[in-house]
Amino acid sequence: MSGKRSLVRSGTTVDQMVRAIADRIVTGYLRPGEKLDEGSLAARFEVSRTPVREALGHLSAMGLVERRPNRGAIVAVITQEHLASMFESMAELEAICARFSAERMTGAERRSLELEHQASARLVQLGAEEDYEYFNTDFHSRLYRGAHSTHIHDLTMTTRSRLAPFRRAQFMLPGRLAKSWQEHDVIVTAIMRGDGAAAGKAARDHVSIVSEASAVFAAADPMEQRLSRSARR
Amino acid sequence: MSGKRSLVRSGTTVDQMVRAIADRIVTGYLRPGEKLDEGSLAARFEVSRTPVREALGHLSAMGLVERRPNRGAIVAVITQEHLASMFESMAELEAICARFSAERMTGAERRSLELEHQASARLVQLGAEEDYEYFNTDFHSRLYRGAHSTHIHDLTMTTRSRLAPFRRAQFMLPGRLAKSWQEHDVIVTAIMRGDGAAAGKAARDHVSIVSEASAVFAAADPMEQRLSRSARR
DNA sequence: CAGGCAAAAAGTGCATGCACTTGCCTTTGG
DNA sequence: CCAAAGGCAAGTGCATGCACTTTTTGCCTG
Repeated sequence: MSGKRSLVRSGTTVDQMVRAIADRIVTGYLRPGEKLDEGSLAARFEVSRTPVREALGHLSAMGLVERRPNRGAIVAVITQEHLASMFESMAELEAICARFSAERMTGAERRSLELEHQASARLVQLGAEEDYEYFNTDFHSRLYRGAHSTHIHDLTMTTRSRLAPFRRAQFMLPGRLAKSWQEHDVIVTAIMRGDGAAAGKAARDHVSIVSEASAVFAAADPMEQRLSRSARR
Repeated sequence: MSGKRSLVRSGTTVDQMVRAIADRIVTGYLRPGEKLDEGSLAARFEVSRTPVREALGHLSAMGLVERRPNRGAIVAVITQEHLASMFESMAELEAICARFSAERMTGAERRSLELEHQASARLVQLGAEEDYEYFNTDFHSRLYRGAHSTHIHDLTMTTRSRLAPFRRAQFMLPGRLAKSWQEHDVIVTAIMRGDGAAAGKAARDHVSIVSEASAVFAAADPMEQRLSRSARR
Protein backbone atom coordinates (compact mmCIF):
# COMPACT_ATOMS: atom_id res chain seq x y z
CA MET A 1 0.00 0.00 0.00
CA SER A 2 2.40 2.70 1.14
CA GLY A 3 5.50 2.55 -0.99
CA LYS A 4 7.97 2.69 1.83
CA ARG A 5 6.47 4.07 4.99
CA SER A 6 8.73 5.74 7.54
CA LEU A 7 9.57 2.30 8.76
CA VAL A 8 13.33 2.20 8.65
CA ARG A 9 13.30 -0.42 11.39
CA SER A 10 15.86 -0.93 14.03
CA GLY A 11 15.10 -4.58 14.48
CA THR A 12 11.96 -5.87 12.85
CA THR A 13 8.55 -4.31 12.65
CA VAL A 14 7.16 -7.11 14.76
CA ASP A 15 9.69 -6.45 17.49
CA GLN A 16 8.69 -2.84 17.61
CA MET A 17 5.07 -3.78 17.87
CA VAL A 18 5.74 -6.24 20.64
CA ARG A 19 7.49 -3.54 22.59
CA ALA A 20 4.79 -1.00 21.82
CA ILE A 21 1.94 -3.23 22.87
CA ALA A 22 3.78 -4.61 25.87
CA ASP A 23 4.43 -1.06 26.91
CA ARG A 24 0.77 -0.13 26.64
CA ILE A 25 -0.12 -3.12 28.79
CA VAL A 26 2.63 -2.63 31.32
CA THR A 27 1.88 1.03 31.74
CA GLY A 28 -1.80 0.28 32.20
CA TYR A 29 -2.89 2.05 29.05
CA LEU A 30 -4.46 -1.21 27.96
CA ARG A 31 -6.44 -2.70 30.79
CA PRO A 32 -6.64 -6.39 31.67
CA GLY A 33 -9.43 -8.11 29.78
CA GLU A 34 -9.48 -5.50 27.07
CA LYS A 35 -10.04 -6.95 23.65
CA LEU A 36 -7.16 -6.75 21.21
CA ASP A 37 -8.66 -6.69 17.76
CA GLU A 38 -6.17 -7.60 15.07
CA GLY A 39 -7.71 -5.30 12.53
CA SER A 40 -7.78 -2.30 14.81
CA LEU A 41 -4.20 -2.85 15.94
CA ALA A 42 -3.12 -3.24 12.35
CA ALA A 43 -4.79 0.04 11.47
CA ARG A 44 -3.37 1.75 14.53
CA PHE A 45 0.20 0.75 13.73
CA GLU A 46 -0.30 1.09 9.99
CA VAL A 47 0.74 -2.43 9.17
CA SER A 48 -1.14 -5.47 7.96
CA ARG A 49 -2.63 -8.06 10.24
CA THR A 50 0.22 -10.49 9.71
CA PRO A 51 2.83 -8.79 11.89
CA VAL A 52 0.10 -8.01 14.40
CA ARG A 53 -0.68 -11.68 14.71
CA GLU A 54 2.96 -12.50 15.14
CA ALA A 55 3.36 -9.87 17.80
CA LEU A 56 0.33 -11.21 19.64
CA GLY A 57 1.94 -14.62 19.48
CA HIS A 58 5.01 -13.28 21.23
CA LEU A 59 2.99 -11.43 23.82
CA SER A 60 0.92 -14.49 24.46
CA ALA A 61 4.04 -16.54 25.05
CA MET A 62 5.20 -13.82 27.43
CA GLY A 63 1.97 -14.12 29.34
CA LEU A 64 0.95 -10.53 28.74
CA VAL A 65 -1.99 -11.39 26.53
CA GLU A 66 -4.31 -14.32 26.46
CA ARG A 67 -5.27 -15.89 23.18
CA ARG A 68 -8.38 -17.91 22.72
CA PRO A 69 -8.57 -19.89 19.49
CA ASN A 70 -10.93 -18.30 17.01
CA ARG A 71 -12.02 -15.85 19.65
CA GLY A 72 -9.32 -13.24 19.55
CA ALA A 73 -6.85 -11.98 22.09
CA ILE A 74 -7.37 -10.03 25.28
CA VAL A 75 -4.97 -8.40 27.67
CA ALA A 76 -4.23 -11.10 30.22
CA VAL A 77 -6.53 -10.92 33.18
CA ILE A 78 -4.54 -11.50 36.28
CA THR A 79 -6.46 -12.90 39.19
CA GLN A 80 -5.83 -11.96 42.76
CA GLU A 81 -4.32 -15.36 43.43
CA HIS A 82 -2.07 -15.24 40.43
CA LEU A 83 -0.89 -11.78 41.34
CA ALA A 84 -0.06 -12.90 44.85
CA SER A 85 1.68 -15.90 43.41
CA MET A 86 3.78 -13.72 41.14
CA PHE A 87 4.84 -11.46 43.97
CA GLU A 88 5.68 -14.48 46.02
CA SER A 89 7.76 -15.87 43.19
CA MET A 90 9.41 -12.51 42.80
CA ALA A 91 10.37 -12.50 46.45
CA GLU A 92 11.90 -15.94 46.16
CA LEU A 93 13.70 -15.11 42.93
CA GLU A 94 15.13 -11.94 44.38
CA ALA A 95 16.17 -13.88 47.44
CA ILE A 96 18.08 -16.27 45.23
CA CYS A 97 19.70 -13.44 43.30
CA ALA A 98 20.72 -11.69 46.49
CA ARG A 99 22.10 -14.88 47.97
CA PHE A 100 24.10 -15.66 44.85
CA SER A 101 25.23 -12.06 44.61
CA ALA A 102 26.57 -12.25 48.13
CA GLU A 103 28.48 -15.36 47.24
CA ARG A 104 29.60 -14.55 43.73
CA MET A 105 29.85 -10.86 42.99
CA THR A 106 33.25 -9.70 41.90
CA GLY A 107 35.05 -7.00 43.82
CA ALA A 108 34.19 -4.47 41.15
CA GLU A 109 30.52 -5.39 41.27
CA ARG A 110 30.41 -5.09 45.04
CA ARG A 111 32.12 -1.73 45.03
CA SER A 112 29.89 -0.42 42.29
CA LEU A 113 26.78 -1.66 44.05
CA GLU A 114 27.71 -0.04 47.31
CA LEU A 115 28.73 3.18 45.60
CA GLU A 116 25.48 3.55 43.73
CA HIS A 117 23.53 2.58 46.78
CA GLN A 118 25.19 5.23 48.88
CA ALA A 119 24.67 7.79 46.15
CA SER A 120 20.98 7.00 46.10
CA ALA A 121 20.68 8.26 49.66
CA ARG A 122 20.73 11.72 48.17
CA LEU A 123 17.66 10.97 46.08
CA VAL A 124 15.85 9.92 49.23
CA GLN A 125 16.78 13.16 50.97
CA LEU A 126 15.53 15.14 48.03
CA GLY A 127 12.38 13.08 47.80
CA ALA A 128 13.09 12.55 44.12
CA GLU A 129 10.61 9.76 43.66
CA GLU A 130 10.95 9.37 39.93
CA ASP A 131 14.73 9.36 40.00
CA TYR A 132 14.69 6.96 42.90
CA GLU A 133 12.44 4.57 41.06
CA TYR A 134 14.83 4.69 38.16
CA PHE A 135 17.71 3.95 40.49
CA ASN A 136 15.70 1.25 42.20
CA THR A 137 15.25 -0.59 38.91
CA ASP A 138 18.97 -0.37 38.32
CA PHE A 139 19.74 -1.55 41.84
CA HIS A 140 17.68 -4.67 41.44
CA SER A 141 19.12 -5.33 38.00
CA ARG A 142 22.54 -5.30 39.59
CA LEU A 143 21.44 -8.01 41.97
CA TYR A 144 20.10 -10.09 39.12
CA ARG A 145 23.30 -9.76 37.16
CA GLY A 146 25.40 -10.26 40.25
CA ALA A 147 23.94 -13.75 40.63
CA HIS A 148 26.06 -14.70 37.61
CA SER A 149 23.41 -17.03 36.32
CA THR A 150 21.83 -16.12 33.02
CA HIS A 151 18.76 -18.22 33.45
CA ILE A 152 17.90 -16.94 36.90
CA HIS A 153 18.52 -13.49 35.53
CA ASP A 154 16.03 -14.14 32.74
CA LEU A 155 13.40 -15.63 35.01
CA THR A 156 13.67 -12.72 37.38
CA MET A 157 13.57 -10.06 34.69
CA THR A 158 10.56 -11.66 33.05
CA THR A 159 8.66 -11.91 36.28
CA ARG A 160 9.52 -8.36 37.16
CA SER A 161 8.27 -7.06 33.85
CA ARG A 162 5.02 -8.90 34.32
CA LEU A 163 4.63 -7.32 37.71
CA ALA A 164 5.50 -3.87 36.46
CA PRO A 165 1.91 -2.70 36.04
CA PHE A 166 1.21 -3.47 39.67
CA ARG A 167 4.29 -1.94 41.18
CA ARG A 168 4.04 1.45 39.62
CA ALA A 169 2.54 3.26 42.53
CA GLN A 170 4.51 1.73 45.35
CA PHE A 171 6.54 4.86 46.02
CA MET A 172 3.47 6.97 46.43
CA LEU A 173 3.00 5.67 49.94
CA PRO A 174 4.42 8.21 52.38
CA GLY A 175 7.80 7.30 53.80
CA ARG A 176 8.23 4.45 51.34
CA LEU A 177 11.35 5.99 49.86
CA ALA A 178 13.28 6.05 53.10
CA LYS A 179 12.16 2.59 54.08
CA SER A 180 13.09 1.24 50.69
CA TRP A 181 16.58 2.67 51.10
CA GLN A 182 16.96 1.10 54.51
CA GLU A 183 15.88 -2.25 53.15
CA HIS A 184 18.40 -1.90 50.35
CA ASP A 185 20.97 -1.07 52.95
CA VAL A 186 20.40 -4.33 54.78
CA ILE A 187 20.79 -6.23 51.51
CA VAL A 188 23.95 -4.37 50.53
CA THR A 189 25.50 -4.85 53.92
CA ALA A 190 24.84 -8.57 53.83
CA ILE A 191 26.27 -8.82 50.33
CA MET A 192 29.39 -6.94 51.32
CA ARG A 193 29.80 -9.37 54.19
CA GLY A 194 29.31 -12.23 51.77
CA ASP A 195 26.47 -13.46 53.91
CA GLY A 196 24.23 -15.16 51.38
CA ALA A 197 21.55 -16.30 53.79
CA ALA A 198 21.11 -12.84 55.26
CA ALA A 199 21.10 -11.19 51.85
CA GLY A 200 18.48 -13.61 50.63
CA LYS A 201 16.26 -13.06 53.61
CA ALA A 202 16.60 -9.28 53.36
CA ALA A 203 15.74 -9.32 49.66
CA ARG A 204 12.74 -11.54 50.25
CA ASP A 205 11.44 -9.25 52.96
CA HIS A 206 12.06 -6.23 50.76
CA VAL A 207 9.92 -7.60 47.95
CA SER A 208 7.26 -8.78 50.35
CA ILE A 209 6.85 -5.24 51.56
CA VAL A 210 6.50 -3.96 48.03
CA SER A 211 3.99 -6.70 47.47
CA GLU A 212 1.91 -5.57 50.40
CA ALA A 213 2.15 -1.97 49.29
CA SER A 214 0.86 -2.99 45.89
CA ALA A 215 -1.92 -5.07 47.36
CA VAL A 216 -3.64 -1.79 48.11
CA PHE A 217 -4.08 -1.26 44.41
CA ALA A 218 -4.93 -4.84 43.72
CA ALA A 219 -7.86 -4.32 46.06
CA ALA A 220 -9.31 -2.04 43.41
CA ASP A 221 -9.37 -4.96 41.03
CA PRO A 222 -12.94 -6.12 41.37
CA MET A 223 -14.01 -2.92 39.69
CA GLU A 224 -11.48 -3.42 36.97
CA GLN A 225 -12.74 -6.91 36.39
CA ARG A 226 -16.23 -5.61 35.94
CA LEU A 227 -15.02 -2.90 33.63
CA SER A 228 -13.01 -5.26 31.51
CA ARG A 229 -15.86 -7.68 31.36
CA SER A 230 -18.15 -5.12 29.85
CA ALA A 231 -15.31 -3.95 27.65
CA ARG A 232 -15.29 -7.40 26.16
CA ARG A 233 -17.78 -6.23 23.71
CA MET B 1 -3.97 -26.92 -2.07
CA SER B 2 -5.55 -29.83 -0.24
CA GLY B 3 -9.26 -29.18 0.02
CA LYS B 4 -9.62 -30.08 3.62
CA ARG B 5 -6.72 -32.11 4.88
CA SER B 6 -7.18 -34.16 8.01
CA LEU B 7 -7.44 -30.84 9.69
CA VAL B 8 -9.94 -31.42 12.46
CA ARG B 9 -7.40 -30.63 15.19
CA SER B 10 -8.07 -29.93 18.77
CA GLY B 11 -6.55 -26.56 19.34
CA THR B 12 -5.11 -24.62 16.46
CA THR B 13 -2.74 -25.76 13.80
CA VAL B 14 -0.10 -23.45 15.13
CA ASP B 15 -0.33 -24.97 18.56
CA GLN B 16 0.18 -28.40 17.17
CA MET B 17 3.18 -27.22 15.23
CA VAL B 18 4.66 -25.60 18.28
CA ARG B 19 4.29 -28.85 20.14
CA ALA B 20 5.60 -30.86 17.22
CA ILE B 21 8.67 -28.71 16.68
CA ALA B 22 9.31 -28.31 20.39
CA ASP B 23 9.12 -32.05 20.67
CA ARG B 24 11.63 -32.56 17.89
CA ILE B 25 13.97 -30.15 19.62
CA VAL B 26 13.41 -31.52 23.09
CA THR B 27 13.91 -35.08 21.98
CA GLY B 28 17.06 -34.15 20.17
CA TYR B 29 15.73 -34.94 16.71
CA LEU B 30 16.56 -31.38 15.76
CA ARG B 31 20.00 -30.50 16.95
CA PRO B 32 21.11 -27.16 18.40
CA GLY B 33 22.24 -24.78 15.71
CA GLU B 34 20.29 -26.59 13.03
CA LYS B 35 18.69 -24.27 10.53
CA LEU B 36 14.92 -24.11 10.55
CA ASP B 37 13.86 -23.19 7.07
CA GLU B 38 10.33 -21.87 6.93
CA GLY B 39 9.65 -23.31 3.52
CA SER B 40 10.88 -26.79 4.41
CA LEU B 41 8.95 -26.85 7.66
CA ALA B 42 5.85 -25.69 5.83
CA ALA B 43 6.25 -28.47 3.33
CA ARG B 44 6.98 -31.02 6.03
CA PHE B 45 3.85 -30.18 7.98
CA GLU B 46 1.80 -29.55 4.87
CA VAL B 47 0.81 -26.03 5.80
CA SER B 48 1.75 -22.64 4.47
CA ARG B 49 4.57 -20.55 5.80
CA THR B 50 2.29 -18.33 7.83
CA PRO B 51 1.54 -20.75 10.67
CA VAL B 52 5.15 -21.87 10.58
CA ARG B 53 6.28 -18.34 11.19
CA GLU B 54 3.85 -17.97 14.03
CA ALA B 55 5.00 -21.20 15.58
CA LEU B 56 8.61 -20.09 15.30
CA GLY B 57 7.60 -16.91 17.07
CA HIS B 58 6.24 -18.91 19.98
CA LEU B 59 9.26 -21.15 20.11
CA SER B 60 11.54 -18.17 20.01
CA ALA B 61 9.73 -16.64 22.95
CA MET B 62 10.08 -19.95 24.75
CA GLY B 63 13.80 -19.85 24.12
CA LEU B 64 13.87 -23.07 22.15
CA VAL B 65 14.78 -21.42 18.88
CA GLU B 66 16.80 -18.38 18.07
CA ARG B 67 15.62 -15.96 15.45
CA ARG B 68 17.87 -13.63 13.58
CA PRO B 69 16.12 -10.93 11.58
CA ASN B 70 16.18 -11.65 7.87
CA ARG B 71 18.44 -14.56 8.50
CA GLY B 72 16.08 -17.28 9.54
CA ALA B 73 15.74 -19.32 12.69
CA ILE B 74 17.98 -21.96 14.18
CA VAL B 75 17.49 -24.34 17.05
CA ALA B 76 18.77 -22.47 20.08
CA VAL B 77 22.36 -23.24 20.82
CA ILE B 78 22.72 -23.69 24.53
CA THR B 79 26.13 -22.93 25.86
CA GLN B 80 27.75 -24.84 28.65
CA GLU B 81 27.33 -21.89 30.97
CA HIS B 82 23.70 -21.42 30.15
CA LEU B 83 23.02 -25.08 30.65
CA ALA B 84 24.68 -25.00 34.04
CA SER B 85 22.71 -21.90 34.85
CA MET B 86 19.47 -23.61 33.95
CA PHE B 87 20.22 -26.62 36.09
CA GLU B 88 21.14 -24.33 38.91
CA SER B 89 17.88 -22.45 38.52
CA MET B 90 16.05 -25.73 38.40
CA ALA B 91 17.61 -26.78 41.68
CA GLU B 92 16.57 -23.54 43.31
CA LEU B 93 13.08 -23.67 41.87
CA GLU B 94 12.59 -27.24 43.01
CA ALA B 95 13.88 -26.25 46.41
CA ILE B 96 11.24 -23.56 46.62
CA CYS B 97 8.52 -25.93 45.51
CA ALA B 98 9.57 -28.54 48.03
CA ARG B 99 9.75 -25.96 50.82
CA PHE B 100 6.31 -24.60 49.99
CA SER B 101 4.95 -28.10 49.61
CA ALA B 102 6.15 -28.96 53.08
CA GLU B 103 4.41 -25.89 54.42
CA ARG B 104 1.24 -25.87 52.35
CA MET B 105 0.24 -29.26 51.03
CA THR B 106 -3.17 -30.41 52.08
CA GLY B 107 -3.62 -33.65 53.95
CA ALA B 108 -4.87 -35.32 50.79
CA GLU B 109 -1.88 -34.13 48.79
CA ARG B 110 0.54 -35.39 51.41
CA ARG B 111 -1.11 -38.77 51.62
CA SER B 112 -1.24 -39.11 47.86
CA LEU B 113 2.40 -38.09 47.50
CA GLU B 114 3.57 -40.60 50.06
CA LEU B 115 1.39 -43.33 48.62
CA GLU B 116 2.69 -42.89 45.10
CA HIS B 117 6.21 -42.58 46.35
CA GLN B 118 5.98 -45.83 48.26
CA ALA B 119 4.41 -47.51 45.27
CA SER B 120 7.31 -46.40 43.11
CA ALA B 121 9.66 -48.51 45.20
CA ARG B 122 8.32 -51.47 43.26
CA LEU B 123 9.47 -49.92 39.98
CA VAL B 124 12.94 -49.57 41.41
CA GLN B 125 13.00 -53.23 42.45
CA LEU B 126 11.90 -54.24 38.98
CA GLY B 127 14.38 -51.93 37.38
CA ALA B 128 11.59 -50.54 35.23
CA GLU B 129 13.46 -47.49 34.05
CA GLU B 130 10.91 -46.18 31.63
CA ASP B 131 8.04 -46.52 34.07
CA TYR B 132 10.12 -44.98 36.80
CA GLU B 133 10.95 -42.01 34.63
CA TYR B 134 7.26 -41.57 34.00
CA PHE B 135 6.58 -41.74 37.71
CA ASN B 136 9.47 -39.41 38.39
CA THR B 137 7.94 -36.74 36.19
CA ASP B 138 4.68 -37.14 38.04
CA PHE B 139 6.41 -36.99 41.41
CA HIS B 140 8.06 -33.69 40.61
CA SER B 141 4.85 -32.30 39.18
CA ARG B 142 3.21 -33.04 42.50
CA LEU B 143 5.81 -30.95 44.23
CA TYR B 144 5.25 -28.09 41.84
CA ARG B 145 1.53 -28.20 42.34
CA GLY B 146 1.90 -28.71 46.06
CA ALA B 147 3.59 -25.34 46.32
CA HIS B 148 0.16 -23.83 45.68
CA SER B 149 1.61 -21.02 43.65
CA THR B 150 0.65 -20.91 40.01
CA HIS B 151 3.51 -18.71 38.93
CA ILE B 152 6.22 -20.75 40.57
CA HIS B 153 4.55 -23.76 39.08
CA ASP B 154 4.78 -22.19 35.63
CA LEU B 155 8.37 -21.11 36.02
CA THR B 156 9.37 -24.54 37.17
CA MET B 157 7.51 -26.38 34.45
CA THR B 158 8.96 -24.13 31.78
CA THR B 159 12.48 -24.55 33.02
CA ARG B 160 12.04 -28.28 33.28
CA SER B 161 10.79 -28.55 29.72
CA ARG B 162 13.77 -26.61 28.49
CA LEU B 163 16.05 -28.96 30.33
CA ALA B 164 14.26 -32.04 29.07
CA PRO B 165 16.68 -32.72 26.21
CA PHE B 166 19.56 -32.86 28.63
CA ARG B 167 17.96 -35.01 31.27
CA ARG B 168 16.82 -37.82 29.11
CA ALA B 169 19.60 -40.21 29.81
CA GLN B 170 20.02 -39.66 33.51
CA PHE B 171 18.56 -43.02 34.48
CA MET B 172 20.96 -44.86 32.26
CA LEU B 173 23.67 -44.49 34.87
CA PRO B 174 23.86 -47.67 36.89
CA GLY B 175 22.26 -47.48 40.32
CA ARG B 176 20.66 -44.15 39.53
CA LEU B 177 17.17 -45.54 40.02
CA ALA B 178 17.71 -46.61 43.60
CA LYS B 179 19.55 -43.45 44.50
CA SER B 180 16.82 -41.34 42.97
CA TRP B 181 14.25 -43.14 45.09
CA GLN B 182 16.27 -42.55 48.23
CA GLU B 183 16.56 -38.88 47.43
CA HIS B 184 12.83 -38.73 46.87
CA ASP B 185 12.40 -40.43 50.19
CA VAL B 186 14.32 -37.72 52.00
CA ILE B 187 12.15 -35.08 50.35
CA VAL B 188 8.92 -36.89 51.14
CA THR B 189 9.91 -37.45 54.74
CA ALA B 190 10.72 -33.80 55.21
CA ILE B 191 7.42 -32.78 53.62
CA MET B 192 5.46 -35.14 55.83
CA ARG B 193 7.20 -33.58 58.82
CA GLY B 194 6.32 -30.14 57.49
CA ASP B 195 9.99 -29.27 57.56
CA GLY B 196 10.28 -26.77 54.73
CA ALA B 197 13.97 -26.07 55.09
CA ALA B 198 14.90 -29.74 55.00
CA ALA B 199 12.59 -30.43 52.07
CA GLY B 200 14.08 -27.54 50.15
CA LYS B 201 17.62 -28.65 50.78
CA ALA B 202 16.83 -32.24 49.85
CA ALA B 203 15.17 -31.17 46.61
CA ARG B 204 18.06 -28.92 45.72
CA ASP B 205 20.55 -31.71 46.28
CA HIS B 206 18.40 -34.09 44.28
CA VAL B 207 18.42 -31.84 41.24
CA SER B 208 22.08 -31.09 41.61
CA ILE B 209 22.83 -34.76 41.32
CA VAL B 210 20.74 -35.03 38.18
CA SER B 211 22.60 -32.02 36.88
CA GLU B 212 25.94 -33.69 37.42
CA ALA B 213 24.69 -36.86 35.81
CA SER B 214 23.66 -34.89 32.78
CA ALA B 215 26.91 -33.02 32.62
CA VAL B 216 28.38 -36.19 31.19
CA PHE B 217 26.30 -35.68 28.11
CA ALA B 218 26.88 -31.99 27.96
CA ALA B 219 30.55 -32.83 27.66
CA ALA B 220 29.77 -34.28 24.25
CA ASP B 221 28.61 -30.87 23.12
CA PRO B 222 31.70 -29.60 21.34
CA MET B 223 31.18 -32.29 18.77
CA GLU B 224 27.55 -31.37 18.42
CA GLN B 225 28.51 -27.79 17.85
CA ARG B 226 30.81 -28.78 15.04
CA LEU B 227 28.18 -30.99 13.53
CA SER B 228 25.54 -28.33 13.61
CA ARG B 229 27.91 -25.82 12.19
CA SER B 230 28.61 -27.91 9.15
CA ALA B 231 24.91 -28.68 8.92
CA ARG B 232 24.35 -24.99 8.37
CA ARG B 233 25.07 -25.74 4.80
C1' DC C 1 -43.53 -10.86 25.43
C1' DA C 2 -39.94 -14.29 25.96
C1' DG C 3 -37.27 -17.80 23.90
C1' DG C 4 -35.12 -19.84 20.23
C1' DC C 5 -33.49 -20.16 15.54
C1' DA C 6 -31.39 -18.59 11.39
C1' DA C 7 -28.91 -15.67 8.60
C1' DA C 8 -25.63 -12.08 8.27
C1' DA C 9 -21.80 -9.54 10.06
C1' DA C 10 -17.56 -9.53 12.27
C1' DG C 11 -13.29 -11.43 13.07
C1' DT C 12 -9.87 -15.12 13.18
C1' DG C 13 -6.86 -18.71 10.64
C1' DC C 14 -4.33 -19.81 6.87
C1' DA C 15 -2.65 -19.48 1.87
C1' DT C 16 -0.44 -17.09 -1.54
C1' DG C 17 2.21 -13.45 -3.72
C1' DC C 18 5.51 -9.89 -4.05
C1' DA C 19 9.24 -6.83 -2.34
C1' DC C 20 13.37 -6.65 0.04
C1' DT C 21 17.36 -8.47 2.44
C1' DT C 22 21.25 -11.59 2.75
C1' DG C 23 24.78 -14.64 1.38
C1' DC C 24 27.16 -16.59 -2.36
C1' DC C 25 29.28 -16.74 -6.70
C1' DT C 26 30.98 -14.90 -10.64
C1' DT C 27 33.37 -11.47 -12.98
C1' DT C 28 36.58 -7.86 -13.55
C1' DG C 29 40.32 -4.79 -12.38
C1' DG C 30 44.71 -4.37 -10.02
C1' DC D 1 46.63 -14.67 -8.53
C1' DC D 2 44.01 -12.06 -5.33
C1' DA D 3 40.61 -8.67 -4.03
C1' DA D 4 36.67 -5.97 -4.58
C1' DA D 5 32.33 -5.27 -6.78
C1' DG D 6 28.24 -6.59 -8.88
C1' DG D 7 24.69 -9.77 -9.85
C1' DC D 8 22.05 -13.96 -8.76
C1' DA D 9 19.57 -17.19 -6.05
C1' DA D 10 17.55 -18.35 -1.77
C1' DG D 11 14.80 -17.06 1.80
C1' DT D 12 12.62 -13.79 5.01
C1' DG D 13 9.02 -10.01 5.95
C1' DC D 14 4.78 -8.24 5.09
C1' DA D 15 0.26 -7.51 2.43
C1' DT D 16 -3.80 -9.22 0.79
C1' DG D 17 -7.50 -12.47 0.01
C1' DC D 18 -10.51 -16.20 1.02
C1' DA D 19 -12.55 -19.82 4.03
C1' DC D 20 -14.24 -20.97 8.35
C1' DT D 21 -15.70 -19.96 13.09
C1' DT D 22 -17.96 -17.23 16.34
C1' DT D 23 -21.17 -13.77 17.60
C1' DT D 24 -24.82 -10.89 16.90
C1' DT D 25 -29.23 -9.39 15.26
C1' DG D 26 -33.64 -9.76 13.54
C1' DC D 27 -37.47 -12.68 12.93
C1' DC D 28 -40.61 -16.20 13.92
C1' DT D 29 -43.09 -19.11 17.04
C1' DG D 30 -45.15 -20.58 21.27
